[in-house]
Amino acid sequence: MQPQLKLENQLCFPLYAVSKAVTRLYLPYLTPLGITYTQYVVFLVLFEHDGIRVKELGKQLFLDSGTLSPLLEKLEKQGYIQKENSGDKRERIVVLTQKGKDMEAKLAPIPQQIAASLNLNQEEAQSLYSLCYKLIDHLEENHE
Amino acid sequence: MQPQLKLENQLCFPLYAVSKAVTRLYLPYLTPLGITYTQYVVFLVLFEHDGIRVKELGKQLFLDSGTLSPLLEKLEKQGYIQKENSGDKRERIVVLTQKGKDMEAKLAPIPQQIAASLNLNQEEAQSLYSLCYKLIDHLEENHE
DNA sequence: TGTAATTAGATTGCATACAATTTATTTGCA
DNA sequence: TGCAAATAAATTGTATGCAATCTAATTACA
Repeated sequence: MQPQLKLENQLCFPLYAVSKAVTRLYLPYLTPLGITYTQYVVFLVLFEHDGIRVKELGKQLFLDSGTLSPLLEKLEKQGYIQKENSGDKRERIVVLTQKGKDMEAKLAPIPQQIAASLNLNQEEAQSLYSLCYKLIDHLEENHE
Repeated sequence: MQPQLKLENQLCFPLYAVSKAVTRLYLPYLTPLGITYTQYVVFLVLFEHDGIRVKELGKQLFLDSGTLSPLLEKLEKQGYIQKENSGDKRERIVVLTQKGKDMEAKLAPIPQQIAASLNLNQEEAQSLYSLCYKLIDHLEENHE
């Protein structure tokens, strides 16, 4: 067969596979809390930017309203967030409830536990991180 | 807020984001051919291992039958593959039709075009590749 | 100022992902 | 040999992801 088509010669596949594998690592920590990985990263953004617009939330996470609308509805139904109006009536502001804010302490121990279960040293993790962001910055730049 | 919870301090997020961004790169090439990214990687495995068992296909791609069964059914309906019985009647063998084999020539130019649109040099791509597989091998080892 | 173009968010439709369950078959071993 | 345990694939149910469309509201500008 054409060697350039071999799975092992394509960068896309390890990126796809590692993303799924790392996401799966979070499940044992998130499932007991009743949230998913995507909901987890939404929480992370909200801890940093409470009162963010849905649009801006999507920009930070590279997700559109097709993904965020139903996800936020679930978080609202579970009492973690509320959606409020802003001056511009097209926009909705996402605000953490007290129950949502309480999630921060519950999620705080997770990153260290995840990092401990990866077999990368500090230098390797930094290198992987930088390479990913180099790609992301380049690719997202041409995307909007 | 707790600094370890910042999105920018977590390796998981760039992996998640870059995987989505790179997958999106394939769309302009795959959509005209009427296939998705996941179907693309299934084709790649089949070009290398025609007549593979569904189980083994899933092992190579880190996908289970819940994902593969409906996906293979679509490919069969489109005439790209056939599912045949093996000696063990629990197993199904996935075989490319001529139409499926013809796909190889159509997909062959894609990897080079993708590689050209990434802003990584050979060394960086190799480094990213190796780090991903180091993680994958470690994580999948504890998974089965 | 009035209307066309733009924008934010919701909705729709389709294709994954994946855990859990089900069904048919095969294996292992008492 | 007979039956419990294990296995492969399909099915079910839930949650993304994202393109395309829709609706309401705001902007821009002739």
